[in-house]
Amino acid sequence: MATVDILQAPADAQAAECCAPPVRQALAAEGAEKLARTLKAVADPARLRLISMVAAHDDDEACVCDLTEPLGLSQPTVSHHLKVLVDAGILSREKRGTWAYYRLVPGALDALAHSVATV
Amino acid sequence: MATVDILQAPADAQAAECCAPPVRQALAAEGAEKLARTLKAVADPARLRLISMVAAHDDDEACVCDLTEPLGLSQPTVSHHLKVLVDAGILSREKRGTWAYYRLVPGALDALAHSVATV
DNA sequence: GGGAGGGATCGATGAACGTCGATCCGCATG
DNA sequence: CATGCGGATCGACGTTCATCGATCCCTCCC
Repeated sequence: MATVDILQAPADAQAAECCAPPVRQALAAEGAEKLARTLKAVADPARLRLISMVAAHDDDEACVCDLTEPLGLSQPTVSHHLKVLVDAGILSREKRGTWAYYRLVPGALDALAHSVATV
Repeated sequence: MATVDILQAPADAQAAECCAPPVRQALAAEGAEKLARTLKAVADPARLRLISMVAAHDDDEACVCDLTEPLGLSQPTVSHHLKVLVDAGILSREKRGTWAYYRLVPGALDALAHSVATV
């Protein structure tokens, strides 16, 4: 399930307005847990490279067969990493015929980056 | 050792110019490893809350005694998390007399967020 | 100098994670 | 219908990590 949507409102206190709450509010335990879950999904060399390779691919989508060999990892491992990224809401999966195509969820990385910058 | 400085040049290819390389370059293995190391340091609920609490504290600095109790973790654990963040270049430590004060490294989180957004 | 308190380090323990081989599922083609 | 191939799932194994209690170091103050 996509967890990125939550990232745009890390602290409940500042969910109403856009920016600049009067006093910096410490991150609540619940928000920290959710943000950490998404960051953990990205905090892996193989998964970072997968994200990058999908983004750099033509038409912004790639199938597993394109990703296995340049990564130097086995097909089950790549499939596992992709599943983690999909569950985190970073990538989306679409199966067309024999192949499964992965692409970046628009805005997901930007939302995550914004959450990191405003922790 | 601070690893944040590297984050501003995730892919060696685009280190020379500022923005918009002609074709999106896939993240190299080495860059992915470094970025993942820094992200791993941040991808923990306790450490995210520590960062937030330090940032929200008066004068942007806090000593361990201020952080242990609201976090609900033991003093050695908090000390360990702070060390991880210092080693990652997110926080800086300064010992003044009896107490040790931690503060955010200026721009560290922004650099990390930028690296996430441009993977 | 001796006691007290803030913090860092050490060693152990249990849980989470990355990786793989083997297997299973689904779709396309002869 | 049988075969082949892309991909997901399963089970296992070794490593990493978060956490703690115990201990040690350092600074302050009596």
